[in-house]
Amino acid sequence: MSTAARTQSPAAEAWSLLQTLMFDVQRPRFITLCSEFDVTPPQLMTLRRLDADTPVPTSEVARWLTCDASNVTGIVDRLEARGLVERRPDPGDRRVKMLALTDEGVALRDEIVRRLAMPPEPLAALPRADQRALRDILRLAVDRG
Amino acid sequence: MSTAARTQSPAAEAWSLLQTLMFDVQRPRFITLCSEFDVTPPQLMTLRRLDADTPVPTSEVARWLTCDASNVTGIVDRLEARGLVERRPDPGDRRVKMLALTDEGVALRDEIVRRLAMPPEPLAALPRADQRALRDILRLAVDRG
DNA sequence: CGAAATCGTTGGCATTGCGAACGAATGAGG
DNA sequence: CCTCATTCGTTCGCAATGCCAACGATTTCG
Repeated sequence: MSTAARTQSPAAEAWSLLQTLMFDVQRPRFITLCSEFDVTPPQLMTLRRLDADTPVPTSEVARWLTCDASNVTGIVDRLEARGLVERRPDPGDRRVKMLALTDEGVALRDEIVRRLAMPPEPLAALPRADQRALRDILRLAVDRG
Repeated sequence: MSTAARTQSPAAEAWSLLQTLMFDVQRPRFITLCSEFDVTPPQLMTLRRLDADTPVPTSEVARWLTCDASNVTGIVDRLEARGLVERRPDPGDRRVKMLALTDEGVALRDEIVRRLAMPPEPLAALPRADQRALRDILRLAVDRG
């Protein structure tokens, strides 16, 4: 625990711990998961949020990835080449390409999401009451943002 | 405990919320912070953990980044070219290069760590009691891992 | 109708990812 | 001591992302 975090608000301390959990614990799991499914991190982030029924424009995926739209072109190219994603025209605007998962893409996404949802050991090892408290507080925080 | 039972636990729900918080809230902040300090994500992850007083071997940084040691060469090359990091010989093993921050590196790291420690809005907006509860539970989890 | 703005793509260039191979150095077994 | 395998950091080649500038195709605004 750093001196800075200890002297600031409890939220700052909690945030520092959260970063430790994500950087030092979750990151190795995430990288391993990517190579297991033979996808790169941005490809996994894209698959994770895409769906078959509600296509989204390319620009929206660029916002998800916090990157330039030009990057999305190559990422989607490779997912499309693997038959996981397809580009559809937007009836309302012929400049726009709408992105959606194929059936195969949905199957892979479901498997990835299932694996991502498995809590890491430090969380799973918490007492049941703490798990519930953690869930309730995080739900409160996420619902506000 | 079976996989099915674990994925229905409060820990699994908390974990899903945690991922939402990190993927949707922290990631844009992290990317923005990198470009603000003119460093790449792996460069920032390296600076964040390095120190001036306790040099670490290159292989240890590779473990931090969950990547091959060959990647660290280029990353440290660029940090060294900016005067933030220096390679020192290991008295005990002449194959090993020990990595440590320069004074300038310490200054930049401190600034980065200070910015990283600022809690995002969803956490800062929580009631004080919830902030403390969150901090205590996370501390318990991290201390076990 | 014409000009400005938007969307996705392409190109060039830098950085990071991996795997294979390499010199230098260390360690183990004879 | 003297091999010989192992380890450490580096280099190389290649794929994949990252940014930026520019571009055709389209849409929107004046």
